[in-house]
Amino acid sequence: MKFSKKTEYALRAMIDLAIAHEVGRPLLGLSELAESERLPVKFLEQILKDLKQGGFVLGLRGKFGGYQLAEPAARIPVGRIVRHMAGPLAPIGCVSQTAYEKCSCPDEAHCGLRMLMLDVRNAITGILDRYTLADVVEVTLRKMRRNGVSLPFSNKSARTRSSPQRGRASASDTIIRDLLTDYSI
Amino acid sequence: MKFSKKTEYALRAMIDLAIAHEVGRPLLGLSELAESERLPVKFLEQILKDLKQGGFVLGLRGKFGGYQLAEPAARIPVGRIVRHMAGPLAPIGCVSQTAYEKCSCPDEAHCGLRMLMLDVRNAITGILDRYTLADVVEVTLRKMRRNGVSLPFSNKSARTRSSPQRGRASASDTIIRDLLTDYSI
DNA sequence: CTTAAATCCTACTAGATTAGTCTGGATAGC
DNA sequence: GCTATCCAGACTAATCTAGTAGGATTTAAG
Repeated sequence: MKFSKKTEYALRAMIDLAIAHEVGRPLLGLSELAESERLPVKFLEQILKDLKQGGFVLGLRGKFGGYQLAEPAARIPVGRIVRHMAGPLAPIGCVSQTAYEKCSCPDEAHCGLRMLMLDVRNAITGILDRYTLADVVEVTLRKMRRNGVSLPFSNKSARTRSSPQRGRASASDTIIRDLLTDYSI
Repeated sequence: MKFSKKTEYALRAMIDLAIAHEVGRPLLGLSELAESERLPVKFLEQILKDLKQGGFVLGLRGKFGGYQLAEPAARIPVGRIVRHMAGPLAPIGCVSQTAYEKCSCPDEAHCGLRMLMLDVRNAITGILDRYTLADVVEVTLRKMRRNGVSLPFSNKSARTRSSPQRGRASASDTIIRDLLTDYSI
């Protein structure tokens, strides 16, 4: 049930881009991103290309180029990224809502495995489709501030060509607030 | 996030064995099992071997041989089977309780992805570690009876060498009752 | 003792996926 | 024109996937 590294790195990159945007740096260079997450540069480049083709990020070429989110973080549920990188979230094909596949069992209506796995699927999508990048960023930044950790992407020499768009759209989706507040990590 | 066919087939085989046991047929032949679930016989054989090595089933050789559960179904949580066949349930290594792996990110304590995936992991294990084969069987049989479907493995010519052990241990773990009762499949 | 029915065991395979690396081209700023 | 950056594709070694094939061994029955 583990994600591939590609999927994991894609998520980390997207979260980083969202954090950077929130902190006033909408554009991040590939090497900056790779360094921040400590990922192999060329592999990450491949992943960013994939994310670009999926419409998740925009790439700006040339000197002082980089990547930025193609949409506001609040409109990107994590599940959308996962589905793009890893395919359907359901553990078996016959419980997938977005990519149903008939299974070989003789009677789907009375299949115990199916009933159980439908539960699992719903648990997974209930989290990944509800929480957006903005939610993840909010929780992360709050925790960092509370613990006095210096925020990433803040005091580095801000590069030019940053679209001036700032100020988040008033936390529309804050179900997460009570859930993720106090994880003891 | 999909299971491999091997994992899926293993689960279906285990559930079938548990149902058969509940219905008075503790021992199932490989071909019988394969036919019931409509799986490739030789592939299933490999899987049963794997399950045997994991201590989940016992194999009886020779004529009228077959496979049976090595433990009572109520003592086999589904998650144990999945972990044996597919490895850890956690979507990323750094949130696995049973197979933790340090990740390359600079600060695990303030990693938004980690917090989110811990949620996912807990949702998955909360289901798969709580529900046993016996729970799955109970739900399946109840639904079959309610819908007037004929039970599998019932009126076939019972083969010899069946351990006479019958009568289940009074449904110890029935949290599932309210959850899985009325899925509209 | 022989045979049939079954599990047990090992090896093999074609194709896909994984986790990357390498090389070069296009573009934008100075 | 130089340089930093993204863009695009090919390449690879290792592993995984979903099986298939063939024979050895064990047991029940005639």
